[in-house]
Amino acid sequence: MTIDQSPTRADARANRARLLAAAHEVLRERGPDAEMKEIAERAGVGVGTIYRNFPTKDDLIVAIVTEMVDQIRDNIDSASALDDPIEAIQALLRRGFQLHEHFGDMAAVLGGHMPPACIPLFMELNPVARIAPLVRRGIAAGIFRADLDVELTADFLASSFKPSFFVRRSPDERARAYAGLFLRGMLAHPEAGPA
Amino acid sequence: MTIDQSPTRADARANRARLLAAAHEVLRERGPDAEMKEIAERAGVGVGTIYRNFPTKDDLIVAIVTEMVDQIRDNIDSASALDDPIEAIQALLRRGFQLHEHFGDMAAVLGGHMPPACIPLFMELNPVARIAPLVRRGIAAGIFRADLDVELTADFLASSFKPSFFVRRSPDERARAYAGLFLRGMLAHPEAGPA
Amino acid sequence: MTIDQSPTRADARANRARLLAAAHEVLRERGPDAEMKEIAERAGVGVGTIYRNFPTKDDLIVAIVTEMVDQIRDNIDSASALDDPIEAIQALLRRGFQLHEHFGDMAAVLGGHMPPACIPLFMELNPVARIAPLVRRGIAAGIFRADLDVELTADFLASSFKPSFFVRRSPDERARAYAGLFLRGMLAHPEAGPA
Amino acid sequence: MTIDQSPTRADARANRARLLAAAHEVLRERGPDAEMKEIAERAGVGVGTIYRNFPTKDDLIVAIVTEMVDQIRDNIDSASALDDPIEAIQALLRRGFQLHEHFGDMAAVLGGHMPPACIPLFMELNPVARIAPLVRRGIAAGIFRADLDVELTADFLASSFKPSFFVRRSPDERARAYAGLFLRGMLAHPEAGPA
DNA sequence: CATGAATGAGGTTTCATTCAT
DNA sequence: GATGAATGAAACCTCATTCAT
Repeated sequence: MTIDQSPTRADARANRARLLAAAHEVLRERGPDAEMKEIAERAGVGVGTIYRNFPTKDDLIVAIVTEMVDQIRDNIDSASALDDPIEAIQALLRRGFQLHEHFGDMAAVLGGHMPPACIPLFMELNPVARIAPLVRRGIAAGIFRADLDVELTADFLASSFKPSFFVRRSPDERARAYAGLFLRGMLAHPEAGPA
Repeated sequence: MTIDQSPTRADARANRARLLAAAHEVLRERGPDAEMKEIAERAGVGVGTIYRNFPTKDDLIVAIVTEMVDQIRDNIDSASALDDPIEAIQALLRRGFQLHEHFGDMAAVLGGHMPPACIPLFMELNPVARIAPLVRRGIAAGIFRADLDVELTADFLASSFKPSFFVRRSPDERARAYAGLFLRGMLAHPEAGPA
Repeated sequence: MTIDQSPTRADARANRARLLAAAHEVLRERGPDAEMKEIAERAGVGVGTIYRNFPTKDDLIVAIVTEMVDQIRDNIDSASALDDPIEAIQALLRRGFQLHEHFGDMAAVLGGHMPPACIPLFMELNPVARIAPLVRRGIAAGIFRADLDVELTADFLASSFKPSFFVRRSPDERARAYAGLFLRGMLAHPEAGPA
Repeated sequence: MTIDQSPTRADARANRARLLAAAHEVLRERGPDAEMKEIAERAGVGVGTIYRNFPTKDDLIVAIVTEMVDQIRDNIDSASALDDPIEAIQALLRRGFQLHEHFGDMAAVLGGHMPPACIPLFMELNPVARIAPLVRRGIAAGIFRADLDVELTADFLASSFKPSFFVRRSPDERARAYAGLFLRGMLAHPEAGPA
């Protein structure tokens, strides 16, 4: 009675989470034209309840994108914190494919209808600039090839967790195969590379 | 130098091409929710003219996707026709990025609103199955690593011409960098790889 | 070369007739929402040709209605010219059902979308006023019941050639049955009525 | 005196009734091309409310036709339940003209644009088959002429409540006059007919 | 505070009419 | 004069958003 003043507050937070989860699901399934009514049904509430939590459909989308951007940033940052550049790249890809599995191709989902408020989020995320130091560090350590185009390599890493056309494999399998392919291509001495 | 059947026909055929081009443009810019009115304005015709040529908005989209799928198939097939697997992969990527430049990320643009008629098109395209023989041939020739996961490698090649987050580079630059990265990763003897 | 100055004139008249016939057909089949394009196809001409002959869709409809109204008037007038009121009624009905067979239920076809120019046509036709004298004459001759409501009887005669719900019989059969029913009801001495 | 489930339901149900009434009115006035917007305005609601209650314009029309068909069936059935065939015919006509007054000439209004879903309604109504027994019963009782064409007579009864061209009289007046005309024609012994 | 019926702007589509060929 | 492709106003319908219950 002292710590949590109103039980309503907890309810409200739970509600918001349920809403975000439902919206996330429906947006993945139906794309950006998903109807608010279907999201409400999936969440087991009335449409009015969504509008109490998110004044606008765009606000709801922005909330999901924010969550995704936060996790992408966390992924890059915690991978960059690893000492070994090779392990860093492997971790980056592994978690990247997991995130892709979770969020689906949000960029695709929002194809053409990106709420304006999302743009600063991506600007601030700036995955290329955020990944580039990791690549440079590997070059400086003599582990990656010196002739890498750092920017394009970072861009490649940033955009590699993308949907595949037809193959259905787990994120980890895909991450391992990708690493085997282009991480090897990054190495200065491939013959001494990772298994 | 043969004369066209009727004078009107020439106009109409030109119109259809202008319409496809305009629709292509507007869809890339505005996504699948692009308005027919804007497409009509861009093409310099009235909306009715669109509907004379394409009974439905979806039909218009399908026409564009058909064009794209045809060119992707041509790209894979003519790359596969090259003798040298390395050159084949390079050609595949080079043209792939050009196509991506031209069509934008149509898959993303149509995110969530893929007209049903498009599904068989992609089913028939089946890029993974179409690219896999090229990879197998390279392995058999001892040029690619024997331990490649053929399916995932083909999938990777198929989905590599994808949008980048922020970097603006020409398709050819991107193709060269990509080849440098993962084509090298495919080689059985990277030290003897392509320049 | 002296009588018919321009052969075009004859062509044009034939064209106009073909157009009217085609419009008549299509209107009967498709109702008032029949498309000008379909009428043109049925007539074997382009839409432009219709518009050369009839500036407006309504004008085309008015032309058909005019034809119909003229024939209804002819029917009433020539039936009224017969000496025997009983024969007159029989003739009226017989031809009435034939006209109905030919024109279909134009009133129904135009349901709700009667071109304004048709109203004076029907005003001038005024079938009730035009039939009433025939009824009065029969009463005066002691052949029809003296207590007939002349106006309603005339109205009944005027509106009796109407579509049936389901029965498919020839106009003449229907006319004979109708006469057997209500003509008999009109007689002052039914036992001496028509077979 | 039982309380309605939810307060909203009462509103919604009232709305549906108001919508049907408004649609009925406007359709009678403007025909099948009446605009949904005008119906909405007449009912004092937004167009969306119509579409919440009737997914399609055709569904709205079908609802009205269903109501009409139900009442026509009720009319025939309850008239058929009367013992005296003469009274039965009189009742049939009286109510028939009332219904015609109420519904207008829906068949005509829908002329050419009958929603497909209405066809089974009329098939099932089958007024000729439904009225025929009444006629046969009167013949068997020696009240109606033995030489009546039962089918055409039933058809005549079914289609007699039709719009008049110009006369404006009350439904009851018209029913009385019609009965005087052709009911008399149906009798085996007209001289002993109804007052 | 939750609900879901109501709203109505805005999108897709149709079709009478025009006009270049 | 004939043709039919082009036009665009206007109709149907959808769905984000509001608000009475």
